[in-house]
Amino acid sequence: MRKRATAREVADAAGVSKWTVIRAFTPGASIAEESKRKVLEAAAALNYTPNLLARSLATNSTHQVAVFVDDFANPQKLPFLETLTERLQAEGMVALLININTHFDHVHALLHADQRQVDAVILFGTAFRSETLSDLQLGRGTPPMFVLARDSQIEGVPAVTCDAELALREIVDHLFERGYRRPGFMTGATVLSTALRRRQHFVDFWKEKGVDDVSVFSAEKYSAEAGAEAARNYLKQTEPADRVDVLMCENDILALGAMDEIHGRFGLRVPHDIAVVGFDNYELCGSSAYSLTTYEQPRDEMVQIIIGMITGRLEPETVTLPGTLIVRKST
Amino acid sequence: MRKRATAREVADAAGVSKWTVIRAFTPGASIAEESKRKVLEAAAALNYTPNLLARSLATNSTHQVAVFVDDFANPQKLPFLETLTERLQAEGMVALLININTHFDHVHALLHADQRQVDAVILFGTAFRSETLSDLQLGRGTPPMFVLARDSQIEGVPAVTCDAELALREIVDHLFERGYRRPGFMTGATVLSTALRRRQHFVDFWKEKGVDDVSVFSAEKYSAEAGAEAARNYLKQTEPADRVDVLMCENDILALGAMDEIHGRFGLRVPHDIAVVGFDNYELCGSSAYSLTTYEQPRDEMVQIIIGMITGRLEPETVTLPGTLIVRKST
DNA sequence: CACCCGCTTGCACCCGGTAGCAAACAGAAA
DNA sequence: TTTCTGTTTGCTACCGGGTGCAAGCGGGTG
Repeated sequence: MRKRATAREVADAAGVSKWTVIRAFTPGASIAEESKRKVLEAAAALNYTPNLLARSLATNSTHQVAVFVDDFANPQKLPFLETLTERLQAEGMVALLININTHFDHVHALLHADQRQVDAVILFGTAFRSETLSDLQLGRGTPPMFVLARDSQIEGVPAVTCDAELALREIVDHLFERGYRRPGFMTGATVLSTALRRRQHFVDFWKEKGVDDVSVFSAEKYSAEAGAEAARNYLKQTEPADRVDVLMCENDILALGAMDEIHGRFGLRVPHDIAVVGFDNYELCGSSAYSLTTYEQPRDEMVQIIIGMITGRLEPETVTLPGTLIVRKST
Repeated sequence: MRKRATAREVADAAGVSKWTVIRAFTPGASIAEESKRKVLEAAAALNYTPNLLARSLATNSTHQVAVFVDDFANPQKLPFLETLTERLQAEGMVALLININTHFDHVHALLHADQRQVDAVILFGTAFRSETLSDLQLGRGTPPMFVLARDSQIEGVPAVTCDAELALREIVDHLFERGYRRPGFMTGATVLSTALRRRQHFVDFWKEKGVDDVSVFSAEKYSAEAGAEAARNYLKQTEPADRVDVLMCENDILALGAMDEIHGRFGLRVPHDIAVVGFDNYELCGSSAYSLTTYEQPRDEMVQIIIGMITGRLEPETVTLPGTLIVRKST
C-alpha cells in the first residue's frame, strides 16, 4: 500500500524546495509561473494533494463543522441535513454528524468536537443547558456554537429559527377563521417543548381570541408511533362531546401519527370531527392520504444564514425568519 | 479568547516534561502513580485535553469515517444514519457526512476524504463506478471503502447488503400465493436500478412461476412525488383491463407516492384493484393510512458488520443478510 | 556602473502531538 | 557496597505542512 506523496517528495521531483511546492498550492502566494508549472506537473505525476490534517494543525482551522442531532425520528431532519451539507461543502467545509443520545451527551460531544478542533458546532434541533456549559468551564476556547431550528437557551449562543410567534399567529388566525373553537395541542417530550415555544404561543393567541381553554397533552417522544399513542390515550379518555375540534401537533411526524389514530383506528373524520395541524411540511404531508395543514420553515434561508455566520460573512446574532402556512384538507 | 492548553503548558504546571504529560493520557503507558496524579491535577486545572488533530497527524489514523450519501429523499436513510453514528461513536470514531450531488461527485468526495485522511469510506446507498476509480489512480493509498445497503460494483470493495435474492423470492412467493398474476415493477432512477438487483430478481422469480410478462416502468428519482408521477403516467396510459394487479416499488418512498396516486387520486382500491409492495419498512408504512406490505432490512446487524470490518475485527468481504417480509393490508 | 526596488526562493522555527532509544533511578540480589 | 534488573523519565527525531524573515536575483533608474 503506497502512502500519500508529501510536499517534500514533489519538491525533489521538481527540483525545488518544499516551500515552493507549498506555495504552488497556496492561492495568492508569491511564486514564478515557471516554478508553479514544474511543481504542478510533478505533483500530478506523483498524485500529490496537500494533507489537510497537517494544514489544519498548522493553520488552526479544520474547515470541519460538528452538527449535533438528537432526534432521528423526524424525517424533516433529512432535507435539512441535505441542504446543510451541500452548502457547507460549497464553502469548502464538511459536516461531522454527531449523534447525541444517552450514551453520548452534549458534554461528551462538545468535548469531542473541541478536541477535534472543529471550526463551529451547530446544535441542530437539540437543546442544551447553559448551566451544563458553565459547569465545564468550556465558556472560553470552545468552538463557536449556533442553534439551528430551535430557540437558543444559552446566553451568547445565537439561534437561527423560524419565527414561532408569527407562525402560531397565522395558524391560530386560520383555525379561528375556519370556525374552530375547542383547540388542543400535542407536545413532544415535555422537557423540550418550552424550547420550541410553539405551545405557549398557541395558548396565548387563543386567549387573545377569547378561548381560554386549550387542552394540552404530551407524546413520549417525537415519532409517529408516540403521536398515535398520545392521540389514542386522549381519545379513549375523553368523551366525544368533550373532545377538541382541532388538534395542533408540535411537528408533522406527531401529527401524522395522530391523524392515523383519529382517522384510521377511531374512524373519526378529519377535519369534520377533528381537524389536525402539523409543523414542518414534511413531504408526505402533501399526500392525499393525509393532506395535512402545516407550516413550512424557510429551510434554505435558515441554512444560508447560519453558514454565513459560521464563515464570518454575517454577524452572529439570533435571527428569526417568517415561514409559510400551508393550508390543506386537514383543516 | 483563550486558546486550548497544550501538553507543554501542563508539563510546566506539573513540573514534569511534556512526554510525561502525554504518558498520563496514554492508556497503558509506563508512568509512576505519583506523576500521573500530578499531571492529571494540572491538566484539570488548565482544562487540558489532548489535541486529536495533532495525534492523528502523528499516528496516521483519524478515527473519522466518511459516509457518502446521494439520496436524501428516502427517509429510511435517517434511522440508518442514527444507528451508524451511534455505533461509530461507541467505537471512538465519528462520521463525516458527505453529500454526493452534481456539484460534488464521488471523485471530489473521495479526493477530499483522502486529503482528510479518513480511516474508511462508507458508500451508503450510493453507486460508484470502478472505471472512475482507476481513472484517478486512486487504487492505492485510498482509504478502504465499503458499500452499505447496495451491491458493490467495484472489485475488491466489499458490500454489506440485505439479501435481495432471498427478499424478492419471499415477496414473489407471497404475491403468487395471494393470487396475483399480473405483476408490475417501479424502479427509481434507471442508472442505479441494476445496482439494487431487485428488479431482475423480481422478473426472474415470476418467470419461474410461469409469469413472463412483468410491466416495468421508472420514476425520475427516489421520492414520493416521483413515485406518484410515475404511477399517474402508468395509470393514464394503461386501460383498466390491461393494468397490473400488483405493483412492487423499488423502495417504500416510491410505493407510498404510488399508493397515494392509485388510491387518493384515481380512487382505485388497494389491494383489491391494485396491490402495492415497497421495500425498507419505513415507519409510516405501518400507518393505517397506508398499511404497506414491505421488506425490512436487518439494519442493526448490517451496521454492526460494516463497523466490524472497518475496525478490523471482521474480515472485509461482501456479506448479504436475510431480512424480514412484513405483510400488511396493501397485498 | 552603482543603487534601489520588487519578485522569488530558501530557511529556521512552529503547530501539538507520537515513537523509540538511552539515561536516571530505585530496589533487590550478590 | 556493588551489580543487576526493571521502572520511570527525558530527549531526539518525526508526522506534513505553514509563517515570517532574509537572502538571491533581475531589471530599471540616476
